[in-house]
Amino acid sequence: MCDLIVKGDLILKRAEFIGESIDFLHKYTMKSLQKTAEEHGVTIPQIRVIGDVYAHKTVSIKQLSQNLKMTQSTVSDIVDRLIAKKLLVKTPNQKDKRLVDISLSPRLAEDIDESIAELTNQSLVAVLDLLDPSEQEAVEKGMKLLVSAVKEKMLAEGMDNHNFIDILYFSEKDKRGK
Amino acid sequence: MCDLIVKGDLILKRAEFIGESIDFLHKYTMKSLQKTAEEHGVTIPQIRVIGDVYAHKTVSIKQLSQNLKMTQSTVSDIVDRLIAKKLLVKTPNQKDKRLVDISLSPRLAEDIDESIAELTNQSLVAVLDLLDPSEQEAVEKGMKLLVSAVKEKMLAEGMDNHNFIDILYFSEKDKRGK
DNA sequence: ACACGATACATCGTGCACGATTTATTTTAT
DNA sequence: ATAAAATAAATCGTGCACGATGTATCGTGT
Repeated sequence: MCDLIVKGDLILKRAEFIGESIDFLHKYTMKSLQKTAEEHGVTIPQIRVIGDVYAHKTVSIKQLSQNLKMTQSTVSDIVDRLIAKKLLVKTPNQKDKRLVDISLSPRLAEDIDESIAELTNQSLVAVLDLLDPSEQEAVEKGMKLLVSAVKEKMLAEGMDNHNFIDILYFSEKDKRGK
Repeated sequence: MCDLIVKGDLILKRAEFIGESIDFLHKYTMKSLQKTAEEHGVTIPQIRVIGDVYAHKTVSIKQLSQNLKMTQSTVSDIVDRLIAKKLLVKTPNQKDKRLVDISLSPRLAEDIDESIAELTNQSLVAVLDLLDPSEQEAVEKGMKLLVSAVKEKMLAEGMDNHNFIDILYFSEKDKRGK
């Protein structure tokens, strides 16, 4: 009402902006990848799964869910659809019959295009290219700060972070003991 | 393999890190809000809708979809569920019979808790509080850079941004002319 | 007055995403 | 060796999210 603004208000505005930004960036990356993906007749999550199977040659549902940070049920669903599309095959593991070995279908293993496996952040590369190095560093620095603050809070409030928080720990140069 | 790293590789690493960060932050904000939300027996998108209805007293589906950056069908679904929960009511607009007036149900309008409408980025405020002002600024700066780069790219490739890109234009101090 | 395009909303189909539960198998503790 | 705990997948139910399509209603142009 008057132009005396409390300190809390600034933080609130910042939080709002950052919240919207996260949402915006998330939607953008999804939408952007989606176009590339659907040229191949698949979706983004499907490409991510394929990429991980490709990288590991053979994986279990559990491993996929850890690598891609999705629940097992989600992964299970996606894998099913990819099998229906004849892009993946599922064979029971001999060592441990609870496990299931997921691998590329012979057909896909041939013309894997190499690109399909790694186009995951194709669009973000192009975006970063629009910024000069110092700006890119500013972006990265901001992200790191925010992410580490979020992780701190998650730990503080004991947020169940089973296979969730452990993602970005490598990005820092220092990876000294937990 | 050797430690001579091409420039492109750095950008690629950055893109990967930023991509994962966006995903991480998105999941975190979702998860974090969800806890607060489900204490009230609703979901995050539902709270967002309620918040917007509360703020505008009466809105159409179209308006909601613009404010919340969701498609009309998504909003329509959510509103339906909220009506089923007796939290919203729907009355046909008299001026224009194509429109539908969405408003809070009398019951909800009473104990609207005031908090429920504005807890949207509650958790991010707490996160920012863990950073000192200069760090917060760094985060904000990084976000702004990234967001504006993304917007630039979207415009460049004529990405259909009907009610999608216009979001974060206000965050800057300059808001001159539409 | 009437046809035509635009608009607002609802509906349908698909896929993602998660939690909860179930089933089969392995591991462990006794 | 057997019961009990633990683990890996699958399955079910719910909700979000979107595009495509259908259905009224409104506005215009002629």
